[in-house]
Amino acid sequence: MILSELLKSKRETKNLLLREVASMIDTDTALISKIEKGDRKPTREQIDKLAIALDIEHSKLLKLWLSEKVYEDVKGEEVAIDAIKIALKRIKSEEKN
Amino acid sequence: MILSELLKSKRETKNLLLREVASMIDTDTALISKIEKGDRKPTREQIDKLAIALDIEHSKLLKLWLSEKVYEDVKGEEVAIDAIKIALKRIKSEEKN
DNA sequence: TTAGTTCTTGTCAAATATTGTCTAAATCTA
DNA sequence: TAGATTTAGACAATATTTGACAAGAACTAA
Repeated sequence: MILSELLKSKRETKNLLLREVASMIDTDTALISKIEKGDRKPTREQIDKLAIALDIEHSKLLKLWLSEKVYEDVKGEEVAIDAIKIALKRIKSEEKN
Repeated sequence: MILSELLKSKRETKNLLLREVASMIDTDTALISKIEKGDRKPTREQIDKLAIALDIEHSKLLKLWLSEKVYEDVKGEEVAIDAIKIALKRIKSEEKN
């Protein structure tokens, strides 16, 4: 499940209008619409607010959001998988210390 | 081995001056110095040129460069590892198609 | 030491990219 | 159709990245 899909489906489950979510996020409906369509990425602050507004576990949303940044960095690259694995190793080796 | 270290050690192995590498990359020595110190990230074009100038396997350099973008995205995050893994799965599942 | 060179650092403007907002059009619903 | 909701386009405002310059620090050789 992609971030934009999750946000949209959660909003629908809760029967909220774009306008209602927008006001909780302090922005306008157009932006929320774009976020739900994947045309715009939410900022980190917006992620925080969205988690509250839509009652989604914050770390779950954050993971998705970060994973999409990672995905965007490497998508379409021959060496995408290798590159990700190198980063993963680095993170893991740092956590040990 | 981090990107900046690789670039510096390769340059030293080949006994090149910053100024020489800089001219091959069409920039000034200050930028190369910063890249070798990790203060600046090379652009993708610079990566391509550096691979040639320093005689480094291009895909190896590219992997390192991409992996550092990924690393920067998630470093310091609680959920860093999970986020990377999600991205990895997504890439992998796309490659199957 | 001094002169010459290599490397490093700081700063700043230019170039890029991202974001927020407005307007109007499209879509939906009753 | 009218009224509400959602979407799309355009563009200004912001933020980030980049390149270039200049001055300083570190090193070398005589």
